[in-house]
Amino acid sequence: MRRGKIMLKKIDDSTSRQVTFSKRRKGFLKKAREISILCDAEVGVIVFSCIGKLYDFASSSMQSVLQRYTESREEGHRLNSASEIKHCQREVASLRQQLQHLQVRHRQLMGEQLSGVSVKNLENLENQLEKSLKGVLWLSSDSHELTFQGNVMQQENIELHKKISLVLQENNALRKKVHKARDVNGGNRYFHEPFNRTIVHDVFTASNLWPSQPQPQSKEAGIESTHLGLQLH
Amino acid sequence: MRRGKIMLKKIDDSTSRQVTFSKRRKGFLKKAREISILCDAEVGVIVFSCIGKLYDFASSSMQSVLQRYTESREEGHRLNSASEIKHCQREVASLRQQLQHLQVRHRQLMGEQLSGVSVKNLENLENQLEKSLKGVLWLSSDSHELTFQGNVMQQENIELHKKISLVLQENNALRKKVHKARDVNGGNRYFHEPFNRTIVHDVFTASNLWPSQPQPQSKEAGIESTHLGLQLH
DNA sequence: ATCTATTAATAATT
DNA sequence: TAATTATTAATAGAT
Repeated sequence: MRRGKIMLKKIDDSTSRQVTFSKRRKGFLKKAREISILCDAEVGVIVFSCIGKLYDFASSSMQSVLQRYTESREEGHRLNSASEIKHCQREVASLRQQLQHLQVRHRQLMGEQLSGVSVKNLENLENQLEKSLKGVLWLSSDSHELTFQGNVMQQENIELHKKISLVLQENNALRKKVHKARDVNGGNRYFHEPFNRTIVHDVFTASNLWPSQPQPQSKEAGIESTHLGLQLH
Repeated sequence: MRRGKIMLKKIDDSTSRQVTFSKRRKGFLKKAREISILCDAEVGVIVFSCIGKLYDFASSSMQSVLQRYTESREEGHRLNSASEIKHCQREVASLRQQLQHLQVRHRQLMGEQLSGVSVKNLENLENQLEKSLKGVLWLSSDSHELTFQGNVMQQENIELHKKISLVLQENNALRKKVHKARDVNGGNRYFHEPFNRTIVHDVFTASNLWPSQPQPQSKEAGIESTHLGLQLH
C-alpha cells in the first residue's frame, strides 16, 4: 500500500507481522465504524490475531449482529443452536403439559385424586368406568371362548394388533408434525386450530354432559370457552 | 478521505449513501482479506446494508469464526451449546416415551384398544376398573352433600374441566388425523367401526353404553367388527 | 460505470 | 511501542 507495495502473502517476519497487524487492525476497525455510521449499516467484525487474541467491533451489539446473521442465513433451517435450544425447550414445555394433563385424567380413571372432581364429572367418570368395565368383561369372556375355538381368531387379532401399532406410530408422527406446525405458528395451539373447535363441537352436540352453566353466547363467544373447547349448546 | 473530507455522520441522500456503501463495502472486505492473509489472522465480517441485505467475509469459515468467538467469550462457564442441545433432546425423547406409555394405558382404561391385550391383563384391567368404579361410586354418593356446601369446589373443578378438555381435544384431533391417514393408506374398513366408537367414548356419552346396548347395524359392520374382537351388540 | 483529485492508510525507517 | 516520512490505496464527487 504505501512506500513500496507489498505482496498479498503472509508476512514472514513475525515482528513486522505483529506491527502490521496493529496498524491494519486499527485502520480496519475504523473502516468498520465509518461504514456503519456513514451508510447506516449494521456491522460486526471479529478478528483473532495469529497468537489468538480477540478483537472485535459491532455497530450495535455483537449479539444482535450474530442473531440477525444466523437468522438470515438459516431462513427456515434449524441449525442455529440458540433457536434450536429454544425450539427444544418449547417442545419440552408442551410435552410436560400434555403429560401432566394426561396424568391427572389417568389418576382419575384409576380412582385416585377424585376429591376435587365435581359431582357431574364424577357421574361422567362413573359412566365411563362402567362402560369400560363392561367392555372388558365382555371381551374377557369372549377371549375365554376363543381359547376353545382354536386360535384362528387369535391369529387375526395379532394381525390387527400389529396394524393398530402402525396406526399408533403414524399417530405419533402426526403429533410431532402438529407440534412443529404449532410452534412455527407461534405456539398457541388452541387459537390456531379451528378444527379443534369443530371436532369438539361435533362430539358434544349430542348432549350437555359437562356441568357447565348456560354460557352467554356473544359472537366472540368468550375467548376462553372457544379455545378451551368447552362451548356447548 | 479523498476529494474533500467527509463528516462522520449518516449520509442523508439515500442515493449517494448507497453508492458510498458499495464502494466502501468493497474496500472494507478487501481490507479484511488483506489483514487475514498478511497477518495470519482469523477474520469474520458481517455487514447488513441499511436495506437489510447481508454481505459477509470470513477468512476461514463464518461458522469457525463464530464458534471460536462464542467459545472465547463464554470461556468455560456455561456448558457448550452442543451438550445443552443433547440434554434437551434426551429430555424430549424421555417425555415422549412417558407420554406414549401413558396414552396407551389411558386408552385401555377408556375401554379402547383392547384387542391385543392378553387375558391376564384383561383381568387386571377389569379388577382395576372395578376398584375405580367402587371408589367413584363411594365418592359420588358422598359428594352430593358437597353440593350444599357452596361452589368453592365447583370453581376448582372448572380448572380441572379445562385440563381434561384439553386432553380430550387433543385426543380427538389426533384421532381425526389418524383416521384421515388411515383412509389414505387404503381405507381399511376394519378400523372404521371401532374408531367411531372411540370418539364416543372420549366424550363420555352417557347413553349408548357400549357394549351393553343393541346397536342397529348393518351386516357388513357386524362382520367386520368381529375381526377385531370388539363386536358391538 | 469511469475518472480524477485529494485524502487516508500505512510500510519502512527512526 | 511511538513518531516520521514517503508512497500507495481508497474513495468523494464529477462525468
